[in-house]
This record gives sequence, C-alpha cells and structure tokens, in this order.
Amino acid sequence: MARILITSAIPYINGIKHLGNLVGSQLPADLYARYMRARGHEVMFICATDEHGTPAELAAKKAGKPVAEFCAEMHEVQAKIGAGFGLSFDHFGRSSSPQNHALTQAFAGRLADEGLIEEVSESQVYSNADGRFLPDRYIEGTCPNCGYDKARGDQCENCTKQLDPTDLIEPRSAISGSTDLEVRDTKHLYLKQSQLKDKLSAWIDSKTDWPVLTTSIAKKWLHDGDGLQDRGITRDLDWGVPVKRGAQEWPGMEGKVFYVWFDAPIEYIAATHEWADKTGGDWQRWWRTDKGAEDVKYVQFMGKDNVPFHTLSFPATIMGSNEPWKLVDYIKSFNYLNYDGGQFSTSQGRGIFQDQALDILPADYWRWWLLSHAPENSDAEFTWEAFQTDANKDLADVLGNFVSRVTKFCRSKFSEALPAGGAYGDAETRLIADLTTKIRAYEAHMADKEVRKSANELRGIWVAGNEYLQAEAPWTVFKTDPEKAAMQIRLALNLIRVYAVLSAPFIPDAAAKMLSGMNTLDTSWPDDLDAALAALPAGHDFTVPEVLFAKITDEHREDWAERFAGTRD
RNA sequence: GGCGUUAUAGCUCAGUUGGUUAGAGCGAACGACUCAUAAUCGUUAGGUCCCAGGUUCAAGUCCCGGUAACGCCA
Repeated sequence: MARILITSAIPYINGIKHLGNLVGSQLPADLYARYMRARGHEVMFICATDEHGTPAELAAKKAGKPVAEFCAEMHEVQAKIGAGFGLSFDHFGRSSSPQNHALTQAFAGRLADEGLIEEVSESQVYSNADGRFLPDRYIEGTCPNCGYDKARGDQCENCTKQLDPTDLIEPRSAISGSTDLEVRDTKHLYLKQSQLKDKLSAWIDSKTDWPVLTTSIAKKWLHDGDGLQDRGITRDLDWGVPVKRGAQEWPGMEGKVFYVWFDAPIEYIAATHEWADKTGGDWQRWWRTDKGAEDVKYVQFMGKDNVPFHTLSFPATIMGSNEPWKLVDYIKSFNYLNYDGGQFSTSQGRGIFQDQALDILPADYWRWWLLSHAPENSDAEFTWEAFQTDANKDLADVLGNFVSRVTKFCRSKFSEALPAGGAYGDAETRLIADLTTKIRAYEAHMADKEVRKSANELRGIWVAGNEYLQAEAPWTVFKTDPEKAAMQIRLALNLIRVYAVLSAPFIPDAAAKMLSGMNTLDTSWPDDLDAALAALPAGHDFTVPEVLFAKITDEHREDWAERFAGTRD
C-alpha cells in the first residue's frame, strides 16, 4: 500500500467556475484519488479556494460586501458545487486560513534567512480616490498610439501596443474612474529565483516521465531570454497575508501583503494543516520528509496556465527554504476546453458554468464526458451535439442498457435473485480472459493518469458485456437449456457489480446505484476476475434499478444550446 | 516581435525508441438479434498522415524551410 498526496490547482474565489476549470484540474484529480483509494492506497486529496488579490477585492466590491465576508460566502458556494460534482476532497481549505498566514510568513522568513529575498524600490501608480496602488491593468486611458480610449496600463487591446501606465493620455482608475492619480515609490520583496535556476533546471531535467506540456512550459521559462527572473512576492493591498518575517515584523513592509501567487501554493500544505486541526490527523507525515513523508508520492493536477508557478515558483520556495518539505513527484497538466469555437471565460461569462451544469443534468454525465474528452494533448472542443451523442451512446446505450437488459431479463425469466445452476463453458472462459486483459490495461492507464485512454478502456469493458450477451443470447438458450441461461445471467449480474466497482472513479453516483440495485456493499476490486464474478452467489436478491441514464433528447440539446449561447453576468 | 503546442478518415482523437497492407469511437451503409432505455452485436465504405525539400535499406514518426490554428511572453 502506497501513500499518495494529491492536490488540484486551487480555484480562484471571484466567482463560480466554468466546466473548463473543472476538467483541467479538479475532475482528473478526483478520478485519480478515487481510483487510488479503490486500490487500497492511503490518499490525501487536497483542494482549496484561492482568496487573495485584487480581483477578489473587486468582486467583493461589485457584490457590495466586505471582502472577507464575500470570500467566506463564495467558499461555501464553491464547496457545495464541488460536492455536487462528487469531488472527494479530504479537505477543501481556504488560502485565507490562519494556518496559511503562519506558514506563508514562515516560508518568507526562511527564504530571507537563506539570502533569497531582496528588497526593491519601485514606482507605482497610486489612486487617491481609491486609496490604493493600482496594478497596471487597472489603469485605463487613451492609447498614445491609436487613440483608443479604453487602453489598459499594460497594453492597448485595440492596437496591441505594449504600454506603461505613464504612457496613457488622461489615465484614470479602472476601478473608480478617478483621474486623481500619482506616481509613488514603494518597496517590495523579490524572491531571487534566478539563484535557484540551476537547481530547478536539473530537477526539471530529471523528470523525464512528465507530460511534455509540463516540462516544455517549465523549460521555456527557465531558458527563454535572460532566463528565470526574480519575482515580486509582495503587493500594496489590504486583503492578503500580512508581510512578516516568520513571526517577526518586517521593517519597512508594514501594511503590505504577500502576492497571491506566493501564498496560494503554500495553501496546499496549509490546507492539510487545516485538515489535521479539524480531524486530529497528522499533516506533517504528508509534507515533511523528516516526519514520515519520505515515502509519500505527491501528484499535482492543473491547467497549463498554472504550470510555471508549480514547476518553478513554488519549488523555488520549497527548495529555497532549505527545509525538508515534500517536493512534487509528478505534475499532470491540461490544455483548455473550448466552447463553441472560443474559450470558456469566467470574466466574460462565456460557456457553461458549474452551477448551471448541475442544474440541467446529474454530475455523472459531465464527469464522464469531460473526462473522456480531457484536453490532455491539445485543446479540446465542447459541442452540444458531441456531448449528447457521446453521453447517450456510452452511458445510456452501452452501460445503462446493459444493466437494464440483464436485470429485467432475470426478473422476467427467473426472479429478482441470482438463479442457480449451470457451469462455465468456452464462451465464459474467453470472456474472462478478454476482460482480464482489458482490466489490466485500464489499471495501467489509470496509474499513468492517462485519462482519455482510461475512459476508452473502460468503455471497451462495458462493450464486452454486451458482446457476450449478444453472442450467447441467453433469451434463446433459456428456451432449451434454462440452467445454462441461469449461469449466463448469474455471470452477467455479477458483471454489473464489477462494472460498478471499475466505473466508480468516473461515475460514482451511477456506480452507487448499481451496487444498491445489486444489493451489495462489496466494492472489492476485481484483481481476480474469475473470483469477482462469483462474489454474488446464487440465491442473492437484487432489485431492478431505475434507468441509470436517461437519454438527452434533441429538444433538451437545442434548448440548452440556445440558453448557453450568450454570456452571463 | 520572440517562443511554445498542434496539424492523421465527414467528426473527436490513438499512433511507444523510424520497421510489414496507418488504428479506435462516433456518424454513414448493409446485415443479425428481439432480453433491453427504438437499446445491442456484426460487416463494409472513407485517409497524398498540412505543403515542399532532406537523411535512411525504410519516415505519420528524424532534420530543414514554409503555411495555418491556438496559446504564452515582452
């Protein structure tokens, strides 16, 4: 039995996330966590909300609420939606937790002690009306190049020219619209990542089994141009982790907070601490290699936009601390899911959002489609036509109908109990050999975190059951040899339990219904399929379950396609 | 402007270190079956592997140059 630490990139707090966010990190992480638990491994599956930074402050302001209150509410909303999708976190934490404050400050202190923090003075635009410094992109004005009147301080979206905020004609705050701006000097802390470049580079080079997407992004940042740059880790904001050097004040840094990208990944550790405080568990045996974590295998899941922070910045924090923290062993990254020819977008309200998805269909439909089309090698495209066709075919016709035809046949020809009699022949031996091969392949793909391939193999396992029934035709056999038909259908009913166990990581709710219908709590993995197909003995009662997956009709599809064609607020 | 990823059947995608007639699912056509959610199973058709060069006994796979889509950075 292994010990597996799994983290999913932590979703930002400023609103409800769309399906692209789900398939890019949380869902595949959950698939892996559920699978590893099913195989008997000890799993710690951690996620959280990422709550600091300017966008959170602005979203709170828009909602007319204090930012702490807003974050607390949105955290609950996201937790509820996550539960709705069956995300089986051991803990869903908050980056604003006291545990994360303490840990973030401790890391900063350690890095300073190691000589990896530099204080840098810089000039930034301050808005008197807003009472705050403004990040470049929150300053608007007229572009000196093309005259576009909504150019941002970092770039003009109209002519794409790169700008400095001071280039803008009539600059104003994008938050309040105020033109009462001035340039002020302010001091910030920089993490000297450049000093760790060689160490990070050697570490990345040693990860030959990582997805190309992960290592190519990391190498690009390491070697492009002047190489890995030092990074500012503080901001002039109110909402965040106050800058401290461990438990001590940090002279000159009063009133500043750590940059959200510094404290967010540390929340993986802090969230485990939160879990420990809640449950009485031991978090350090997951994170400190001097306190029991040396045999932990740590796997991270994330979208490609998060890769630089997880391959470089966070490891720089860990390595730079010179303390025995657990480093990630494998980073599984994903491309984007597109919607209707363009990107899903939280800020533009484009696409299907997680709450809406759960409103129209049970989680398993989404889990299955999104996972079986996970954007592993390139961006993937969501279309309603594909979603309808694939979900109906795989879930309703192949799996759902298998359960239905087997249970109903047994009920009508025998009873709602596994019938006795008969013995395996060649067909059964062949089926068991075939399924065993497929199950071993499925296990290998799941262990490799090859999401699409796993889904494809699982589908093949479902199909094999239908092939067997079609070839052996128990409904015909029954007329001349009821005992043989009894054997066939007893095997098929046992197959439903096996399917439930194998499918649970993808479609946990349907799997639970299948087990409930089979009237069993036996979720043991079919290491030995021959034995597993005898788990439910002759005479064991079952009930015909309700339709597992109702079909998505053309009317539904057209209605939804229209409903989600525009944008939402 | 720099860099990265991608480009394979109508659609969505597989194709390990270069090695026989390039694969799967969906969709299509035809057939079988009638237990089942008009479900299932089988057969067949469909590809100048983006274009142009090169290396090699052998290239979808490696190299060079283009083109296109998407993304990242400045």
